[in-house]
Amino acid sequence: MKIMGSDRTMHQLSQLDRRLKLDASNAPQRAADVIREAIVSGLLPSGSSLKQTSIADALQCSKIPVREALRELEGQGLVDFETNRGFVVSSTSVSEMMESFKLRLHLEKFAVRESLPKATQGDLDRVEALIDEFETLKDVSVSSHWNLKLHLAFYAPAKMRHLDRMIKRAHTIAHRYTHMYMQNHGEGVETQDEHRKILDAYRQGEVDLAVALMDSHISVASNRFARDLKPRLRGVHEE
Amino acid sequence: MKIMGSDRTMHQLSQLDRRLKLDASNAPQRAADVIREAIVSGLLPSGSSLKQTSIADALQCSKIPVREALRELEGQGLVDFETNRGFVVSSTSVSEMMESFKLRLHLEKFAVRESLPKATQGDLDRVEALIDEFETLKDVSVSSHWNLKLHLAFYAPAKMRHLDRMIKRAHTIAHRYTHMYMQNHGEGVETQDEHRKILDAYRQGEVDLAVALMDSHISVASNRFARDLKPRLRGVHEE
DNA sequence: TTCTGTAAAATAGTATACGATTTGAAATGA
DNA sequence: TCATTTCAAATCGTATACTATTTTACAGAA
Repeated sequence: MKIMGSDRTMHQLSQLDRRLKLDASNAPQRAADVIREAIVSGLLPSGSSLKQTSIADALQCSKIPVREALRELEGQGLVDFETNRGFVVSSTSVSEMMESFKLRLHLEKFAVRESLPKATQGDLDRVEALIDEFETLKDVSVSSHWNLKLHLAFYAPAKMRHLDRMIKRAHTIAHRYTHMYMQNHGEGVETQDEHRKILDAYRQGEVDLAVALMDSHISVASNRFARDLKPRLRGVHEE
Repeated sequence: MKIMGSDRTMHQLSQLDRRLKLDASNAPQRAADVIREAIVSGLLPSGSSLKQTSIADALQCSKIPVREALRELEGQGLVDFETNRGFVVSSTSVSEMMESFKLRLHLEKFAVRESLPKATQGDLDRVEALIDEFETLKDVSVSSHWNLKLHLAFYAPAKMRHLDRMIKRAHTIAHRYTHMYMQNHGEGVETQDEHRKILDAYRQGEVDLAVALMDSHISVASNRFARDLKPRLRGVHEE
């Protein structure tokens, strides 16, 4: 079976573009953001072949910035590329889901260890402000972006840009799966409670406690997603 | 001070291209490989501005594949990009060196834990064959590529493509620094001894031992590099 | 029917060309 | 001298156009 980006899909991509309201002065970055969002949200399901001209038309630009965007997404593991055959949305699988959850957990526990000892009062006040802001904000459609932003704020004192990037990527991959869950169960009420407990551990300088809290914060959610999604993903086409 | 890719440098880039003998049918991939090698080897030092037309001339292609290559390298953290200002080789620093060493260590210890329990007899025979092949081969100019290949062979049973990619990237970043060390001290004699001990631990199913061996295998080398390079990197322009 | 082979259509890849932006250097004024 | 303005050169960003490759559709043979 071949899945192709239909006219309908491309129209929705164009709508998504308008919705995201990104900086128009940077076509490749904008295209990457739109296509990434489309893949993560399931608008472009795994196996979809990404026709450069269709996407270019939808985003009102030429193929060149589209190709650059697709290269970027290839580097993030969201699309596969083959010379002269083009780009295809990478396949989902139970094993990739489990990998992304494990990676996230492992990288973030490491990030807690690296960041906590270096966190200043000011760093932690910034995190707290973010939690407060997050709590008043009720727009669940962006909750996962906020969640990532908050987690990265915890790790910022480590000043490890490569680690940050890896965490970001693990989140993006994982989000392809958590998004499926959300669609069935509605967006979960965000557990700012847990974030505050982790912040407390940071303030007390309790590394092991903070790591343990982050561990359960991430693991509990991951296990819930995994339990629900494993049966749904099995039997689906895997490469 | 501004560093610019001189004609001389571009000529060397062109030579590097010929030396690497990459698949000519894939210009963007080829360009990325050449430029990556040039950055890691120090031919293009940090701060060098990467003029698209110069590189295109050196690699005998147009700007389009060059831009795609540079986007890829941006994703790997080797170049920085700013709209309308182009691409610049990312800066080196003691902190980035330490980060890359820590990341490598942390990711690879995790990879040992994930791969060892799943490794079959066949998997390990393949690793052993690689060690043997590696030992006879005396071409030190490719030793770091071989080393990475061998390490990834250990982790292959885990079948975690994203983890593999992250390890690869951490190696590449780290290699910018280890390469500096090599230039002063000559290429170190590769310690196949340690690889064989790790392989033994894999064969015995001794996870904790394998992790400990991998830890010291990586840490000892990292510490040696760090001790030597820290003084040399300090005072150098950092962003 | 099923299997070719072949021609047409679709798509990928990229060199070229050109407007837009930034940079560098000379000219001017303080 | 030093700062500021101006203009030319360098460079970037990408739409367009063209070639190369792949895919599709179809005709005829087995």
